[in-house]
Amino acid sequence: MDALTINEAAETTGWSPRMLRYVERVGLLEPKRSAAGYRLYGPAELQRLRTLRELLDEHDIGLSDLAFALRLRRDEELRRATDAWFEAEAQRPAGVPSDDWLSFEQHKHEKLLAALARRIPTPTPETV
Amino acid sequence: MDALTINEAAETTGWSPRMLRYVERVGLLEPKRSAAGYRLYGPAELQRLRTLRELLDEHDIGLSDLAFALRLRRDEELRRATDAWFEAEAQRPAGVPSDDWLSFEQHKHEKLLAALARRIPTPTPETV
DNA sequence: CAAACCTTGACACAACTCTGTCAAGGTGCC
DNA sequence: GGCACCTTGACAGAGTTGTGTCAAGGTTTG
Repeated sequence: MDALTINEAAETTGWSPRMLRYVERVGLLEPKRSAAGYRLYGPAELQRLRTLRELLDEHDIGLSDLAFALRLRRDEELRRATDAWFEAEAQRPAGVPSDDWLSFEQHKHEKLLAALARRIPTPTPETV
Repeated sequence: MDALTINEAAETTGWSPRMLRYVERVGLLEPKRSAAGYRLYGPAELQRLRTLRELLDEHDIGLSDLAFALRLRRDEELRRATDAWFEAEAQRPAGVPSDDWLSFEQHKHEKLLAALARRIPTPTPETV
């Protein structure tokens, strides 16, 4: 059974046991548990933990940033709202009079929603 | 000319002048400047500021979260790296032996890159 | 059964986020 | 020219993130 307990996993990934629990707490990586509740890290989790460290170090980002990115992929409405906000860059077309601003925005939202609807609902890549 | 100075903008958007400067500092909204360096908020900026407050309040997120979302859309490499990490959910297909894990990952990266290349490089929605 | 693990919970502390306020100095306008 | 505004910079304080350490108690196994 190739699954390590938290201290062993810490050893081979460079994270501290404390941080492995923290990474789990912020929702980024939740290992399986033994019957008694021990955390069990498989090869996939170990690889992911190493990659995670690289990701954080190379781009100078924090766990909270990744946690937000996770929220973005999980919460459809949040993603729509933030996308809409960024899309509404302050480059309102010169020809559009101020009064039409709102309807202009509305139109943009419609386009965004249409684009979202076109996406595959959920890939669910079943274990082959 | 419909452009407000920082205190006026604060008045009509509900942000404090201090926070308007902070929002600018984290890169989320940079108003134009007068010749003397005064911040000038146009109608578009004012609307964006109100929408920003809504966005933060309704989803209980912070400016730093939005700042990271901005990094994600600006920094192609960062987006690729985070997407790749999330894509590599710990559901490694059972059939793949451990030794092939790395090449499996590599393959996934290739697919991701191909998907990215297929995208429109930059929408650049020219002023109609 | 005792040693060496594991669990959760808590205290602690540096660094950062968010927000206010105040100081020193430039700008606009009557 | 003076008052009301703007600028940047700094100090400050509450709250969050990231991290260590320690305590009280369950698990595994020689």
